[in-house]
Amino acid sequence: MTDVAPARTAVVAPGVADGSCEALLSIGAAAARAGVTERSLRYYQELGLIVPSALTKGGMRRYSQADLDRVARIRELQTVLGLNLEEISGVLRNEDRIAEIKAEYQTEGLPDDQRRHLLDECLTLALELRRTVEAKQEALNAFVIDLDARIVRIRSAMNEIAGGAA
Amino acid sequence: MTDVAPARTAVVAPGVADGSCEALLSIGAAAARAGVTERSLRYYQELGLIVPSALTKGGMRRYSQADLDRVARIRELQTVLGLNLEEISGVLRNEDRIAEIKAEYQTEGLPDDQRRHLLDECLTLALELRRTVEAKQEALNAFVIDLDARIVRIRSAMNEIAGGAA
DNA sequence: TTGCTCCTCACGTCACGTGAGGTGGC
DNA sequence: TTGCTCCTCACGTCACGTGAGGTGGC
Repeated sequence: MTDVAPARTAVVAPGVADGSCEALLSIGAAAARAGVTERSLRYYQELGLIVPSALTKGGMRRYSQADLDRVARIRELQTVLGLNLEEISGVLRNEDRIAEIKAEYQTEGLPDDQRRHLLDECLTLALELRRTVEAKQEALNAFVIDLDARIVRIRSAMNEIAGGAA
Repeated sequence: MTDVAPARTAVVAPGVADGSCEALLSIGAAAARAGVTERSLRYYQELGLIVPSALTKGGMRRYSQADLDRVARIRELQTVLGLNLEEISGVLRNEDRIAEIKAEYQTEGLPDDQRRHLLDECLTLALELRRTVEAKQEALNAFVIDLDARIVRIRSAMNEIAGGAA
């Protein structure tokens, strides 16, 4: 319950000084929500992977839902794909680029060949990531096939005993 | 070619002084074969995960094929399942135990209830590992589904342009 | 003897963990 | 003011990477 307490102090949004009153979380609350430590959030920031959406006048970090989504993405790329933070930085830069492209894409009067080029860039990055994932899946499938074979052997040995004892 | 050069020096097999003349590899050759560094092999030994099958009189490590298989298993558990070396140590101990059980299992006159107990132990360990693997698979599947959705969106955007331009 | 590989320290790195000591807002 | 959370160093840890300096067998 205490972890949902939003910032009650004045918040200075750096960059975009928008008036949206989305609930911003303190680092403790954000870490709890994201399932990471405060240290990790500070470390990701040190490496430039995330920047809290706002800072209080006292210099305290405030995190938005978008920040939490980004942290979740970092953790997913770490645990599911086994990427290191430098590789993750690359993936995030790509995904940020895609978001930019989408914005650019909306602009009127952008020539079709430029749109095509932007989309092509997105597609290349996405397909590259997909190959990494596929390799992981294949390795896991091979592992589970081997493991299942072991399990079958154990079970049949148990059945033999049961049959012999009956 | 140089990495297949077996030990030409006298080899002292600690423990079992068997006369089998299986080709034993130096640490450099073994590391190259296993796709790891010499440092990793020494570190795994430091942690008790592997012990080279033999040492030369001069104190040089000699690795058997079984040693290489064990290293491959360590790497698989690291990269595919994302386990740390302490967890891997546990899995390896379990698998060594299963090998022991198989040996014990062969002994004549072992009562059936003891055999059943040993098999039960194996099965529990194998099923536990399987649950870990399943969780990994599910995470990967979710990841790839999401990624594919993105790819589809990019492709349909490209088709729209092509249609508009045609 | 010359080359190459091996040996053991031992310090560096990555992704944090874990206090130390101090500040800030209800 | 008291509690709690936040802040920034800064050292520790895990799984190695990377030399430093020396030994060993063809």
